[in-house]
Amino acid sequence: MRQTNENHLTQASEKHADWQFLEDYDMNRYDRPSIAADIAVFSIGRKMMAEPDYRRLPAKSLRLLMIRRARQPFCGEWALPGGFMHRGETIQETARRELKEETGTDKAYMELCDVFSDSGRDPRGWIISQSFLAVLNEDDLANGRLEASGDAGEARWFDITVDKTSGNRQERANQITCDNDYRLLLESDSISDGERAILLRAVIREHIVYSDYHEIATYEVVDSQGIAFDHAKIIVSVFNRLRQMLALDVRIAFDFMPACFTMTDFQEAVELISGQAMIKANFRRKFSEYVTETDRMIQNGGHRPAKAFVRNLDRFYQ
Amino acid sequence: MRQTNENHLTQASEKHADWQFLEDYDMNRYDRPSIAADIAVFSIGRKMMAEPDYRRLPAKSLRLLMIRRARQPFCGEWALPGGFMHRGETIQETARRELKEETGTDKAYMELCDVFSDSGRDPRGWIISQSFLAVLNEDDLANGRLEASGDAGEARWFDITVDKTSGNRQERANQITCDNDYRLLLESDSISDGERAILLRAVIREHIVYSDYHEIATYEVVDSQGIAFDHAKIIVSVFNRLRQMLALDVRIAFDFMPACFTMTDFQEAVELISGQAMIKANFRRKFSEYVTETDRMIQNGGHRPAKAFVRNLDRFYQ
DNA sequence: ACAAAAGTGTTAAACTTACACCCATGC
DNA sequence: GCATGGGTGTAAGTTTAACACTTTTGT
Repeated sequence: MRQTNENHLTQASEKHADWQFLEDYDMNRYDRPSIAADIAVFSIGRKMMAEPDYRRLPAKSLRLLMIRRARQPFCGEWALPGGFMHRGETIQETARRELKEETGTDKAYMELCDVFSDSGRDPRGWIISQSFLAVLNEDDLANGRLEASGDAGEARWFDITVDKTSGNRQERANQITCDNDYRLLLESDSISDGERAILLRAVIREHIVYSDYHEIATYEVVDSQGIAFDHAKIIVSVFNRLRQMLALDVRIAFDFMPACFTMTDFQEAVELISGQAMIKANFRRKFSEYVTETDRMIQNGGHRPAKAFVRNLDRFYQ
Repeated sequence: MRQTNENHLTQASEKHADWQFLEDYDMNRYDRPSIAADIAVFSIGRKMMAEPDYRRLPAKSLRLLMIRRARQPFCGEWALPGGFMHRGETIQETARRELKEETGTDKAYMELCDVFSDSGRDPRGWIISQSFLAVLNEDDLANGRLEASGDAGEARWFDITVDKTSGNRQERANQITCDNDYRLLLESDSISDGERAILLRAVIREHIVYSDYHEIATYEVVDSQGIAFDHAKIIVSVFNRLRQMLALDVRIAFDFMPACFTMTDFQEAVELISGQAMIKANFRRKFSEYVTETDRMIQNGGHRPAKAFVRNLDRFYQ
């Protein structure tokens, strides 16, 4: 007992010269769960055009990284990148290690979002998932091995679409209930090398109870086609978080951008994430404080070249 | 092996008729942590005035609930309410169960904030803490057994103050570093029954690294007097979250309010949480949409009685 | 020439901010 | 009367939102 704990001594515990208390607490008396980090990695990708136009800019899309499972359970289905927490690392370190393993880079914005701990969410046993949001920009994407090695391997980018398909609201004495259905669509065209297109879909129900002046939201997987575990639910949850973050602070949009970009690039990123179009003149005025003009120009096709901008770091730190 | 897993079968796993895959994954092969929920419970309390004035309204303060530890480690020091996750419950259910055990009520706004998983954060072994923010309002506080039983027991409210004492910023090639020191003060006057006042203090350092266009913030306990484990760090982290939430959406302030309140009550709540004073006329205009006037009046002292307001639930659900 | 994108100007409406002022109450 | 909080009005400044217009490029 005493020995098993001794290898975990730290500065925090040095003040407890008397180790008697350890006998009060037997770590093995209780059942313990496994902890996993599941990461929703987003990026913005260019879409291939069926009929290329020398004038037109390539269309872009918001993409999510998924991994095809090579073993049971859910063998052959697609899951979020992730893995189990090891002793001696924090859950954030777990997430970064897994991201590096799957993408070849760990230079990404990354943030813990939520915890999924329903019993029965994983058929292998008691496994708790800590969900992360990660954002890869074009530069880091190119340096990673994902884009480089074009192998028809396990990892693949999917265009993501989340639509609210229905919402109804019920009022009863002092209690308001709200059910919202979201349709999640993941599409991988993969025109290259004759790979076939893949379409994953799911329906997630958001159940909000508002009573006694506080609200509780829960998510439920109504239908999941080709998406492993409860990951469809995690995806929608992290995606909603991303949208919410953007609405409160544009800075998250810069994590999708390379070091050097045009204002149109930047506006497209914000529009793709938020799902809302903005008026160009207003957009530039509103966010001009976040960027610095350079003397470089970026030529994109049969039209006027655009000024290149970089982040204005002074504005990023208040 | 097969048997041990069979009791965790769920609807999600029914589609896997073939249980062979379980042999690939042995849950006991890996070391697993214990999971705890630690809850920062906030409320607003009235302060006793030394020299009562028939005119003046009682001063108020933002308070945090702490529990005195009755056993090692950190015996006698103060810790956040909380406890270990049991099998079969979600971490949210753990938090609500613990809240009910400590306060007698589970009617509280409650939200998961962050995860603290540094190895060595708990001398008992590998223990991960999921931190929660909880808010109790005056009505639910009165119904709970905390306020009712005035026993000099384990639980106690502390006035909380968090100040930024210093901040410095360094710029080097493509990397900006920022260190902020926060001083946390927890004061319990407890004029009643001749209990003695208690003062807990801590210094927390926030370390922000901003490089390659994304920022990483880490917290460190520099000094902790009377506060158990790394809870000083958790308190500052949840407190910052509460402030941030309020800045983005006032609705969190309503979770501090009873069903019926005056606009001055409400403004005081917002000011206590944000730490910033507002001009009365502007405050009322800005937040009038969230409240509904009633025909009741609230008489508070030697001055004009105030209109009583209730929440405008229509506005709460967009 | 012309289509596509780059970039700027003008205006009304909405919201924020600061300040000034009057009202009702208990002692 | 008077201190204290309750409650409203007004005007300047800022931000948002919609729309119209000019510029530059490759074919």
